Amino acid sequence: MTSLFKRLPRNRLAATRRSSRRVHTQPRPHPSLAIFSRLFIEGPLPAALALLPDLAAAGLRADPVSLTRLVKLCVRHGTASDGRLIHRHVETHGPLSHYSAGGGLFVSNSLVSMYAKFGLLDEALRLFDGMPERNVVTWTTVVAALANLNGRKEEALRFLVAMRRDGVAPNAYTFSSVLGACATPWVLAAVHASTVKVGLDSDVFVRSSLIDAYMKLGDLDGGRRVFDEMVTGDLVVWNSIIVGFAQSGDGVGAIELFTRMKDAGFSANQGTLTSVLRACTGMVMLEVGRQVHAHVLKYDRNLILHNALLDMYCKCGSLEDVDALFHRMPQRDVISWSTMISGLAQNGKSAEALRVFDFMKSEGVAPNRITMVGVLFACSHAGLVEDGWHYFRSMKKLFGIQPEREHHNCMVNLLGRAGKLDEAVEFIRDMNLEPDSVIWRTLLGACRMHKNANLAAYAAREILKLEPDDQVQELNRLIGRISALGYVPQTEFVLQDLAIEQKEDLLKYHSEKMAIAFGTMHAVDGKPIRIMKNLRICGLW
DNA sequence: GTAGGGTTAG
Repeated sequence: MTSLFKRLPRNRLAATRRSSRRVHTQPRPHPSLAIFSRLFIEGPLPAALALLPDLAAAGLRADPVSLTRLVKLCVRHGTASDGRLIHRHVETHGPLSHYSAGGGLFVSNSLVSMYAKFGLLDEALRLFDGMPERNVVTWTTVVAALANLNGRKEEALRFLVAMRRDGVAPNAYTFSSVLGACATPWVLAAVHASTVKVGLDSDVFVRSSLIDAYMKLGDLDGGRRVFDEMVTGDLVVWNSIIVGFAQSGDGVGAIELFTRMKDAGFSANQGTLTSVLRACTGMVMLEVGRQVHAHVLKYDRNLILHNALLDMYCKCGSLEDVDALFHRMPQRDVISWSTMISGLAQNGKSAEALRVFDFMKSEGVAPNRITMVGVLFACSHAGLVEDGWHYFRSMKKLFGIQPEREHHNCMVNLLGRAGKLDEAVEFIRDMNLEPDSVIWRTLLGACRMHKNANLAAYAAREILKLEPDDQVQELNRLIGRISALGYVPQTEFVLQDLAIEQKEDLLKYHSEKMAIAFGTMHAVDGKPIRIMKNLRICGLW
C-alpha cells in the first residue's frame, strides 16, 4: 500500500505542515494511505477528489498508477471540471516532469485522452504541445480525437504525417483511428497501402476500419475486397461488411452476407443484430427487418433487441407488427415506452400515443426527457395545445425533468401548427434559452402552413443570421431527374412575392417530393415506397 | 496504469 505514494523531502513536508497549521486551529487527523488508494481506484469520485488537498497538505504524492486510475474514474463518472482539478493538482503538487519518463507519460496520456473524451480537444492539444516527450499512445489519442470530429479530419492526417516525422511508428490502433478520417478515395488508398507495407492490414481492428472507410466512400467493391481477403474471420469484421451493405441500400446483399456469416459458423450476437436492425431502420427496409426478426427470436428475453425491433417496425410504419411485438415483449423499459409514444405519434396516432403514456405511468415507469419529447410531439400532431402546455409546464413538477431545447422546440411546433403564431413568437422571446436555427426553422414551417409571409420573413432573417452559409448540395442534379418523372410544383405554398418560376424553383427542395422521387427511381416494380419523416408540417399531406 | 471496431428511444 505504501508503494502507492512517495514521501516528499523532509523540508517540503515540514513547510506543508506549517501552512496546514495556520489554516486549521485544530490539527487535522492524518489521512490514511489506505483511504487514498482505495478511493482513487474505486471511487466514489467526489470523495476521491476531496482528498486531493489533504494529500497535498500531508506532503504525500500519488504515484502514476493511482493518478491514471483517478483520471479514468473521472472520465467514467465525472465532469470536465473534475478533470481539470486533477490536472491542476498534478501540476502543482506532483509535476508530471518529476516522475520517471514512463510514469509521467502515462499520466499525461490519460489526461490528454480525458480532455478529448470531454470534447475539449483544444485543451488536449495544449497539453500535447507542452509534453516533453510523446509516444505512440499520445499521438494515437490525438489522431483518434481529430478523426472523430467532422471538420478536423484533415488535421488527423496531418498529425499522422507529423508523428512519423517525429520518429514514432503508427501501430494498429493508430491506423484503425486514422482510417475514420479518410474522406477521399486517394487518401484512403494511400493509408491502406501504408497498412499493407507495415503488415497491419490483417489486424482485425484495421480490417474492420478499412471496410468501414471503403463503404463510407460508397466503394462497395473496395470494402468487399478487403473483406474477402480475411482468412481467420472475426464477428465485428462481418458486422462491418453487413452494415456497410445495408447502409449503401443493398439490403438483399446485407442479408445474404448475414446468412453466409451464420453458414461460416459465426453466431450473430446482440451487437450484430442490433447494428443490422439499425441499418434496416435507417433504410426503411421492412422486409429485411422481418428476416432479422426471425434471428432475434432466439434472444427472446433480450430487451435491447426487442426495443430495436420495435423502433424498426415503427419507422417502417408497420403498426400491426408494432402492436403484436409490444404486447408480446416479456419486459419493457422506458426506452420501449418512449419508442412506442414517438412511433405512434410519427404515424399519426397521437391519441394512442398519449394513451400509451398514461398506461406507462400507471405501470410505474418514470418518463425521461426523451419520453417527454415524444409526448409533446404527439400533442403537436393532434393539435392538443392545452394538453401540450399542461405536459410542458408539469414536466419539472411531476417528473423532475427540466425542459430543454428540444422541448421548447416541440412547443414552438405545437403552437405554430395550431396557428397560434403570435403565441409561438412570444414563447420564443420568453424562453430562457438563446433561440437557435432549429427553433426558427420550426416557426418558419408553421408560417408557411398558415400563410404568414411577414413572420416567415422575420424567421428566415433570424436563420440567416445564425447560418449565413446555409447551402444546397447535389440537389439540382437530382431535381432534373424528378422533373423528368412529371413533377408539377404547387406554388400556393410559397409565400414570397415571386415570379411563378421562382416559386417553382423553391418547391423543388421539398423533402417529401425528393424522397418519393428517390424511391421511384430505385424501387422495384410493384413494391411499396415507404417514406419516413420526423415532422408532418406540410399542408399537402 | 494511457489510445482501437458494431451496440435500442427524440
